Amino acid sequence: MIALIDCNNFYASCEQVFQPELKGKPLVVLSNNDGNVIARSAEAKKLGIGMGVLSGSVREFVRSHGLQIRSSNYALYGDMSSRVMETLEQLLPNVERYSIDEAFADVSGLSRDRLVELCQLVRRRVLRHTGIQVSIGAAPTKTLAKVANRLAKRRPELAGVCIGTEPLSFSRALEQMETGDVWGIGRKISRKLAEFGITSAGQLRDADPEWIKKRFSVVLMRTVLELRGESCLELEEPEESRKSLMCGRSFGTPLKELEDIRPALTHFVQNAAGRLWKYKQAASAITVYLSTNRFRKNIAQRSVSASVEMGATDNMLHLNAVAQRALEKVFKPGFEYHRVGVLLHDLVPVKNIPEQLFETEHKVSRSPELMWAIKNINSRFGRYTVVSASASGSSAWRARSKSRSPAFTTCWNELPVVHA
DNA sequence: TCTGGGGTCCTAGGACCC
DNA sequence: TCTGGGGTCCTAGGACCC
Repeated sequence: MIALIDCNNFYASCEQVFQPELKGKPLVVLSNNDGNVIARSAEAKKLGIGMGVLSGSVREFVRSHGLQIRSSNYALYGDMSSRVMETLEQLLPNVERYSIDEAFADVSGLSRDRLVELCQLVRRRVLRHTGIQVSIGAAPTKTLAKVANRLAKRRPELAGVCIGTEPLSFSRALEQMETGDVWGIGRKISRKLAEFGITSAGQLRDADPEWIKKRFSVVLMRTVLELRGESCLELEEPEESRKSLMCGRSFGTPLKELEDIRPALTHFVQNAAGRLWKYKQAASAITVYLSTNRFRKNIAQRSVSASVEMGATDNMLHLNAVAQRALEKVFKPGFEYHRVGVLLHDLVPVKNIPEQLFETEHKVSRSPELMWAIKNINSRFGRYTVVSASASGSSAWRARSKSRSPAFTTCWNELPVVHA
């Protein structure tokens, strides 16, 4: 049996934990640059505000229904996520952190009653530790656990926990579910399935797996088997083997000059390097991408990237130098650029970095002592205390973020104040 | 006005080899 | 007129997820 633990309206809930005045109110959280809606409280969903809609289109609700709006605050969400996950790990063996607000866990070998008890305990404990509500679905496979979780969320009488020990337990639910709502099936595939007359999850479960494999892919075949209760997707081992790492963002305002884009790229490289250190990995290849705003049809479009291979390194300054050269290579004047980013790939654990033939070069390209110093200074005095010189300069790239709440849990200066 | 950011996995097809 | 065939490796891009 596999359980899926999912935080309810995660970003909105994080905001509400530290701003209790938001509780019970319609609330939306906006994307980077305050562009569109990426999270909604239950009350906002009830108003009919869709996922991903433009922020401009919800302004009317501010006046008519007292809709509250917040810019996204990833420092807060990331930290709250760790707290939720740590609590789960205290109570459950083999927790797989699947996303910022979801985790799978192995809950085999328990009777149905014991399982219900355990799930309710998890819910209470997470709520007490973090203030976040979670829903839990448990079933013989990951895909069915997703279905169970959906039911746990939609049926109040289940009190947030839905357990289906047999594949057949889900028959009715699958018949009422569209294929596009099944985990792993997106727009394209559900449209193609419909061409063959398969529109419900129940029909998909009953399709011939071999035919599905031939017409679609082995991926979809696995989904069919999982819907039948045959497990094809195992719990994954924790971290270790992250393969790539990305950091990039769209600008607060279009940028035309190379020198205005550099500081942004430096910032992203630095951020990426920090995460590299955290997981004790090094990158053997780097890709820089640069693009204009594809939604603005009336301007000249350009979307380019450049990749460079190198000896595995986690040296921020070296990564930045390589990234800046790649940026120079792809930059061409005459465009209004809207986004830049860096992708570190071919990651290897630092302990596996092969010895270099020329030791001196190796030393220069890694300089662990220098990185250690930077890391320590920054963790003590603030994340961007020591930066590459190329980070200075124009900060025009910084995103608009009009209504960001404080970093309540990760910054001394922004801790909530309790009046006793 | 505003149009997210960070990932994974799989497949097709080209290059290359013998 | 004929113009191998089978294998591997790599990359780009598609599809999906939250």
